[in-house]
Amino acid sequence: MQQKKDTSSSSSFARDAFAGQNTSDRPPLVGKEIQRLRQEHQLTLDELASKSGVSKSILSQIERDHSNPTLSTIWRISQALKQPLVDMLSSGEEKPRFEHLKVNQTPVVSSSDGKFVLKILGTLGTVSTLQWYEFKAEEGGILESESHGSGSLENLTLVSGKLLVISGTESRELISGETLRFLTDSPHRLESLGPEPAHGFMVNLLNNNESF
Amino acid sequence: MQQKKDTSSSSSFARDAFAGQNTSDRPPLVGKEIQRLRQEHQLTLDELASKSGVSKSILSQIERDHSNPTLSTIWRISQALKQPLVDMLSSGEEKPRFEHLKVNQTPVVSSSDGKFVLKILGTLGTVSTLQWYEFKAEEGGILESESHGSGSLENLTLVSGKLLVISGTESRELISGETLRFLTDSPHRLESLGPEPAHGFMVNLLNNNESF
DNA sequence: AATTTGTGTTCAAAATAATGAACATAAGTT
DNA sequence: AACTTATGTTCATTATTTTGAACACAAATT
Repeated sequence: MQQKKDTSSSSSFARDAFAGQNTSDRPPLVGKEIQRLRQEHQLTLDELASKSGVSKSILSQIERDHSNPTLSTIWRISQALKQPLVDMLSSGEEKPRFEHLKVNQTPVVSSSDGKFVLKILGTLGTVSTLQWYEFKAEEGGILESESHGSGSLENLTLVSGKLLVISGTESRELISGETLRFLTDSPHRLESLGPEPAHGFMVNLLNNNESF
Repeated sequence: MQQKKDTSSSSSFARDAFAGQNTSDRPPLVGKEIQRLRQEHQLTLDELASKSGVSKSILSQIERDHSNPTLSTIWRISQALKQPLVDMLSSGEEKPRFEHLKVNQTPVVSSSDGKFVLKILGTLGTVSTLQWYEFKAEEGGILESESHGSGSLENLTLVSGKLLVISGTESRELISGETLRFLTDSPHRLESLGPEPAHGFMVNLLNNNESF
């Protein structure tokens, strides 16, 4: 036992447990976020404790970042607060810098027969984190893309026409006016179905640290 | 003391620790994902242990879901594997692959006279950093906005029609097919000019917190 | 085949996260 | 003011994670 328990006050997890670590990169401090969510839900520590099954004492410590919660503990809290676990953590994580991103993950756009036309309207971030397009595709036009990296999102809005979207093993059919948001961490494919040309708008978020 | 420690073999976290819980909703089992990533990086347990600072024995147990890792432990592993912590966790979580918004589910905002209609297609960011829209405005339709905060950007693409954009003291006229990007750190206004209705897309980067 | 080397698993000990009860403090009531 | 109530913090104890060393096993080498 090389570390005596600090009995007079809290054990100061934030100071002690991570003291020897890279100061710039620490585990996300979820305390404030959890507290914010709890108060937003108008719950007391007691109430959250009974809802989540996590003892109120440890809740108190976690909120003050005096404890290093277990995965199951964070999970149970996130469940009680109806908050995706991932969101709770990412708020503590460094916010997405729109600047840094791996280069080699630039989406490969293959408009094979020219039936599918993609107009790049803009990009954001120096290495491109975000891109948006307008597309037009006559019947049978197909756009195939490689994975954009884990966590990448594609947001499609169809203004007119009919569009078949296949991502991984799943597929959806979009009709005029509908919006589809889907993960693009695997190869995916758009195909214009209807007799009238498909026309729409697409916003792509490429993989960075942003969670969803 | 309601649970005796199993000294002869592993403590079988997956069986014991969650046995009493809702079976349909469990904390994400990160084991397989971590193992996959480690092997993808061609690392042995020893190597990952030294890279991450997490002991190899606990790595072994975590990979087999025999332990309920601590936040700091998962964090250190994710750092060593250069994987956003969030991705590692969400892989275990089932996240909907598609989010399909039917026509009537797309939030719509319109000006008081109903001549300018804005369809909110999506938003991104915890505090709402990014939003994109489709808009349609008949002749004379006007959309007035307050400042979005210093450094905020608006990106307009006009598919059809004619649009007058006024931001601060400057103004521009957009015609079909053109794109305009401008700062929205002051009140601004869009006005549909042409006889034919203006139709286009808009991507807004809002500046909530820090500098940009 | 015997030895070494590499890799993952298990063991006993140590560190620490989680619990429930007791405590502190502030806000309302009588 | 004294008493209750509501809420969060601390304490002592228990349950678990984490660690480093020992172990098991397979693959490669001699």
